[in-house]
Amino acid sequence: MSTLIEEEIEVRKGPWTTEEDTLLTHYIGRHGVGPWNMLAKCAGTNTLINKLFTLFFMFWVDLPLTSSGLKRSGKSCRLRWLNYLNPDIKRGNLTLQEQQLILQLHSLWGNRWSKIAEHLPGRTDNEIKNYWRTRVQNKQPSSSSLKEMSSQFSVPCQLPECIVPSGSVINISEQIEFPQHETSPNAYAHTCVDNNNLVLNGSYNIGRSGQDMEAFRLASMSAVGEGCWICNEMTDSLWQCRELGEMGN
DNA sequence: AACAGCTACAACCGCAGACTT
DNA sequence: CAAGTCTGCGGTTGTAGCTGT
Repeated sequence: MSTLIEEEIEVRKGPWTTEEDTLLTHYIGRHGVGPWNMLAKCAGTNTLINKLFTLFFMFWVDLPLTSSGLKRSGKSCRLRWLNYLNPDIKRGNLTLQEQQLILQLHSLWGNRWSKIAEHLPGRTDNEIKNYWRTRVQNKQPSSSSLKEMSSQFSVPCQLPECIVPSGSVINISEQIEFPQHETSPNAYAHTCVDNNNLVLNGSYNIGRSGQDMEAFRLASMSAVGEGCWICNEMTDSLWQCRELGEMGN
């Protein structure tokens, strides 16, 4: 037998249920985002006052009083909203332009995912982080000979202006910071700012990590026009080298 | 069909900075 | 000014689904 007061504090973890999503969406629809801890205080605690507060809260958001309520931490609520429930979130795969933009901005700022996400409307920092880790960082050339060979290259390239999918030009002239190499020490992109538009104008130093190779590949795909320092033959040769190296394993 | 390995994604955790008391 | 709280960020983990053997 348990009373309201005797119930243990339980904060749910793991996948969110439809009911929880509904509750959170209702709340935010009415009151806007945050304060996140208010949600946590409304549900999941064990005092009588808080239980009454929970009942009041659920009445307030027009949910049936029989609902079990949210028993999530404020952080969990915030994360769920920002990464999943927010209607502004764009679904589906990243476009080629978005992938190029991520690579360009990552070469500038390193693992500043939230900062990168600011320039990709509808994409979350979590999504970008996952993209980088699963599709860029993990694609490492494993052949030692290839690594040795690839380390010889320092390929200059000029990347086009950063254009976000909506077509507007990014203005980050006031946010330029020099690259942080602690997380991708071999990827360099020198920058210059022209008419407040970001122009990457430097080199990718193709080093010993797969992320650099991937960065190089995508960067070379985006290097178009007269300012391109990379010829297609060179790009193809490098990727043939990589494929050969992988076949050799 | 069964299993193992891989991939993509959702979610949690710890930390740090901002803010409040 | 110190302590406590809140919020946001980046790293990491867990797992469902897919693919190859």
